[in-house]
Amino acid sequence: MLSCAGPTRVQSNQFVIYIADMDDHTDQIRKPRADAVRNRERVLEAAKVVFSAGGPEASLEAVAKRAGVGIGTLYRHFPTREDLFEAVYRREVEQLSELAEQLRNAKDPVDALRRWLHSGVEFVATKKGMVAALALAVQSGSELHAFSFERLTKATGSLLARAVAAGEMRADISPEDLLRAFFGMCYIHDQPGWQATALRLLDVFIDGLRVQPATKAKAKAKARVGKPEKPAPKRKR
Amino acid sequence: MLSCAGPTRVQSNQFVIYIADMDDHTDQIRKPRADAVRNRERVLEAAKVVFSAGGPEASLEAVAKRAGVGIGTLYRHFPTREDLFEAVYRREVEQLSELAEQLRNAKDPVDALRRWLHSGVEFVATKKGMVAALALAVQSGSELHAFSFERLTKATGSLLARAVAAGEMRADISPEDLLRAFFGMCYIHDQPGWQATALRLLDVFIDGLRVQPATKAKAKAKARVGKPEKPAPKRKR
DNA sequence: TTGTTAAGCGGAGGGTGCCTCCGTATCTTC
DNA sequence: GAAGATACGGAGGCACCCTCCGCTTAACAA
Repeated sequence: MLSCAGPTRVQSNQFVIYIADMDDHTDQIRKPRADAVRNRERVLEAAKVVFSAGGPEASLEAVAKRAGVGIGTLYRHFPTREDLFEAVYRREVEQLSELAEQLRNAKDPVDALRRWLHSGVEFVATKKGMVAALALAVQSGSELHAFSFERLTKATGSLLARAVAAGEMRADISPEDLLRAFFGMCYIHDQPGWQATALRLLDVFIDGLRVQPATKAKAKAKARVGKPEKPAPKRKR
Repeated sequence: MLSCAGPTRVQSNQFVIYIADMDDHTDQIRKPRADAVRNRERVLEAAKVVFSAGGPEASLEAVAKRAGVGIGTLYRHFPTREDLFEAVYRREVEQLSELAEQLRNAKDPVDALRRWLHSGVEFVATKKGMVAALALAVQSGSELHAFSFERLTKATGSLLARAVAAGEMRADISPEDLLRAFFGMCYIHDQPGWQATALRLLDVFIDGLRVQPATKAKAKAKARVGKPEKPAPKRKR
C-alpha cells in the first residue's frame, strides 16, 4: 500500500503488466520472480478444488496447505477471500460474457436474453462455488472487487438493450437489476432440483419484463429514438 | 438426548408443554424453573439487539454476554444458531402470516399478493436479520427448523391460489417457488437502495405471473415448464 | 423449614479459522 | 558472485464455535 516509489503493477486477466514509473530514475522493470508466479498458480489450482468441495466458506488455510504454500503467501497474492474467488472464477465469467457477445446476433432478442440467463444457471450448477463468488461481487458494492460484476453487467446490458430497442421489453429495468434478480433466483442453489426451479422463475421474470402487447407499438417507437447501446434509463422511486 | 426416563418436553410456539411419561411411576410434572424461563427470555432479547446490529453472523458469545448468561446457557436453550433465529423472528413471521389472512378478503387477488410481498420487503427492511433467518429456513431443508418456511408457504399459497382461481395468474408456480423468488429478491439487502430495487423486481415478477387477457391462451401454452419451441427432450437433473 | 434431587448454570478448554508481522530464503540483475 | 529486491512461511494473537462437567439453585415433599 505504501510502495509509491516502485513500479506500478496492474493486474490484467491472466498477466501482470509492469508499468514503469516515469518520474523515477532507477525504474528498472524486474521480471516477476519465478517462484511467485508458480505459487500463485498453485494457490489458484488448490482453491478451485477446495471451494468446489467445501463450498465458499472453506478454510483458506486448507487452500494454502493443499497448494503447499504458507498461509502468508496465500494472503500476499490474494488479500481477501473475494480476490481469490474472483481469480478462480474469472475464466467462467469471461465465458459467460463471450456467450452474451455471440447471442447478440440472435434473431429474437428476448429469447437471446433468456438463453443467456439459462446458461448462467447451468454455469452455476457446474461450478459450484460460482454463485457465492458472484453474489459476493454483486453484494459488496466494493469498487475494487467488482470485475465480475462489471463484466456481467455489461453482458446483460447489451442483451437487454437490444430487447428494449426492439420494443420487446420494458425499459425501466437496469442490467444491474436484472443481474441481481438472476442471482436471487440462483440463491437457492444446493437444494435438490433447484435448477429447474431457477429456470422456471427466470422464465416468469422474463415474461414480466416483456412489454405488454397493448403498449408494444408505443414502446417500440420510443426505443427507436435513442441508440440501442444505451443502458436502461435511470429510474427514480 | 439421552434422558429417556424424564418427562418428554415439547416446545410449542411460546410455551413449553410437559407431557408425562405414562410408563414412569414417578412422573411428576415439574414446573419449569423460574431462572430458566428468565434466561431464555433474556437471551431472546439480547439476540434481537445483537442480530440487528451485527447482522446474522454476529457472535453468539456476544449475545450470551449481553444477556448476562454463560455461553453454555445460550446453547442449552438454542442448540443452533438457526433455532435462535427462528425464535427471535417468530413473531414477525406470524404477523406476516396474519396479514396474508386479512388480505384474503381484498377485492383484487393479484394486488393482494403484490401488497403482501411488498409488506414482506418492509418487514425485512425493519427487522434486519430476518432475511438471513428466513433464508436459512428456506435453504436448509431441515425439517426441524422449517416453522417459518411452512407458515409463510401457507400464507403465500392462500393468496396465490386465490389469484389463480380467479384466472388472473398462471397456475404452474408453487407457493414455494414464489417464496423463493421473494427471498431471492431480498437477497441483495444491505445495499443502499435495495428496497426500491426489490420492490421493482417483485413487480416485474408479478407481471410475469399474470395471465394476459389479450394473450391468455398463448400465455397458458407458454407456461409449460419445458422449452416452448422444442419437443422437450426430457432433461434430467 | 428443611432435605432431596432434578434441572439448570457457567465458563474453562480444545478446536478451528482469520490475518499480520517479520526474520529468513531465494531470485534477478549487474 | 555480490547486492538488493522480492517473496516465503509459519508463529502468534485474536475471535469464535461448541462441549463437557462440577457446582448451584429452584421445585417439591414431608
